[in-house]
Amino acid sequence: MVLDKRLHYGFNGYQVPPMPRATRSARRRRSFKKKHEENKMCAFDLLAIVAGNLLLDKESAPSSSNTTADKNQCAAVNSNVKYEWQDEEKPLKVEACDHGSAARNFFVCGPSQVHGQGCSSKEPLVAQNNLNLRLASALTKSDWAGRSDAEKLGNDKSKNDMGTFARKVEGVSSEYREFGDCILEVETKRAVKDEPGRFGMVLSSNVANACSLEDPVVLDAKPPALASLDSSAKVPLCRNHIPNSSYPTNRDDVNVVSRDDDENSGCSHPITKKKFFRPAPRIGNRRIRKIMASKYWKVAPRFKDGTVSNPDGDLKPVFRKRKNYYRQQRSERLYPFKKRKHYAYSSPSNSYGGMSCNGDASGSCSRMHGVTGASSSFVAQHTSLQPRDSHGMRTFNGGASSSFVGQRTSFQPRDCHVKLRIKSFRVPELLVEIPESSTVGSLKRTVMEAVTAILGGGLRVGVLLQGKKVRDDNKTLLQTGISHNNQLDSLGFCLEPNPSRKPPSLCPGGSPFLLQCDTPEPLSRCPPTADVVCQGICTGSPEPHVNNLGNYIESDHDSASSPADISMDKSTNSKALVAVPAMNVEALAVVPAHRNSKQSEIVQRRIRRPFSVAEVEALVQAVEKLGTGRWRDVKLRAFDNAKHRTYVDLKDKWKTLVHTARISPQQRRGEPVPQELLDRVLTTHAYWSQQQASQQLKPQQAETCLLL
DNA sequence: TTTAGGG
DNA sequence: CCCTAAA
Repeated sequence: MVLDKRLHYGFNGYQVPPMPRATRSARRRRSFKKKHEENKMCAFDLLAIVAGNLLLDKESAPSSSNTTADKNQCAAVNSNVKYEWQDEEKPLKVEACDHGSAARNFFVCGPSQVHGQGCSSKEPLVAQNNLNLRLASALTKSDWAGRSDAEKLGNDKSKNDMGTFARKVEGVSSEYREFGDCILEVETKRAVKDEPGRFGMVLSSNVANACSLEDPVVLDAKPPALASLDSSAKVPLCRNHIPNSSYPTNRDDVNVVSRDDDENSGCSHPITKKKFFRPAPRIGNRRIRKIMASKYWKVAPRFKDGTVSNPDGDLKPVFRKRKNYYRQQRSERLYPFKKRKHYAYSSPSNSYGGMSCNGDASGSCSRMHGVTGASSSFVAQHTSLQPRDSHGMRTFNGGASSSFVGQRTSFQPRDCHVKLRIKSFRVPELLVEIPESSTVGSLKRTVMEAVTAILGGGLRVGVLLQGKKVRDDNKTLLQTGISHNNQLDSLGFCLEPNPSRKPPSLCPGGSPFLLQCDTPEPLSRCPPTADVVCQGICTGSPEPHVNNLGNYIESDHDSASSPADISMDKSTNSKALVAVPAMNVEALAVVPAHRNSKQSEIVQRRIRRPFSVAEVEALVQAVEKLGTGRWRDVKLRAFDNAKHRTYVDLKDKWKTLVHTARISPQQRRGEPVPQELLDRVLTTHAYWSQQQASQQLKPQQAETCLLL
């Protein structure tokens, strides 16, 4: 266990160390990984702590005007603040230095490479698998409320240098978290190969599973040590009854002693130290101690006793961008890192009630229940935070999303259920051979039978957490860590043949519907299927590969699939599979997208799905009614249950329809659209174009009249 | 988030 | 179908 952790705060303050060659052995990799897992937790805690301190100390926090004019110069210009913690057993030292800028420019940097190593031995390791994390903006609630519209606007990321910068970089995602009285906007960014350390290297738990497949150890009692700001966000929740202090003061039960003194913390640059901690040094100090106690040190013990007590993940970030119908739609597309969607399928409250508390943590457990009661007022707080000016800060607008509120209010303190939802399973690759002369109907049957051949042998559901198989069926979800939000994010299910029944033969001599493997060529293509299906029952555990998982789990209907899968989609609809009662979860089970895996670095193109005539008909009809500028309405009206058709798709389709209608029938391709429909397209298009034109004309006319 | 339009 | 500026 690494005891001396040094985390450096500072923009660009950290360069990712390449993994030493020697670390490439599996064993060393694991230890390397473990070590940095811990560092990662620290990084998150510290980010929260520092952010919180900065924010609570409004007077000292520089105004937002102090942005990073020169991003390269703001690194570590000011001071170092050192903290020390002490575990029951071991001391922890953390060093933090900041560049003395506004909170929004504050970066937490820590050792990286937590999951970097070994993710793929073929790829460069440097910076490849690291995340940057950055506090994009942060304000106190009251500060926020007191801001003028212009200032609010100034806080809009689009107006902010750094924000713009971040936005321009691939893979940046942001989330809002409440931290004490503050709203933090935390941006995480997966490092891109070409620009290592651009933001300073930081680890994010969000991608902890990114490379977890690389090391498919059976998950045992030890849940992945994940930490994220979620944990920090939790703290404020406990404190609603203490108006102006951000932290619960009743945390003295924690066995953590801060050896750090705010006034003499070994800070080499008193100025900054004072700056950050002057107004509430005691609070700040205590907070640190507490956070570390509640979070970090609670994590550590469970390494040894195997008891999972994780009160952290259940508190979701309070500020969410508006979630509505289209969020889901949007998220169905493969946007690997632009936005993290883990909140989409996790319940914020799942571990409240049933949380197992051990030792001195019981106190915090009861507090957690208290949080429950406070949840409504909590929501209310945020509602009052809504900027009146919708233009002011769009990202905040509607932040207390209805979905969130709903989740909160509907949650049952006693019944601590993990709510999961499986969107779909994808059947592993399936090869089908069928004569050209066969009918479509027989093709369907063939595919169906092929599927049945695989699945019919009896199915078993496998659970993967962080890419690792959880094999102990007797563990509770809690023990496994599934009640943890972070875990939910990386929870996956897979279908496996039931070991108790002989799985249908897949390869040689297999079902007639499957590709005969005795032919030389296809033989080479067979193994993947066998591999996947056999995983979990084969004695020689196959090298689990990212791709395997990709075949296993698919929560996204829209994700591109191989042609063979297309037919699968229809024959294996998720309902049937969801019904598999093997799951010990009351609610349905979720398969979160596992797309932060390496795979997702390549943005997959959605599968092409030509519009059928019926769809065209529906589209035309809707557009006739609604016009050409209201694609959202068109979608809602005519394609509401066609999840794979976005309003952009509809708009595009209309565009091509118009084009198609204008060209000669000989030039048209694909399934022919009845001329009647095309005529309607042209008519409709002309009509609405004219409408639009006259709409635009009106104001002008009015203006002209006025001028005259 | 939605619209609009180029690619 | 993708991407993205602009609203």
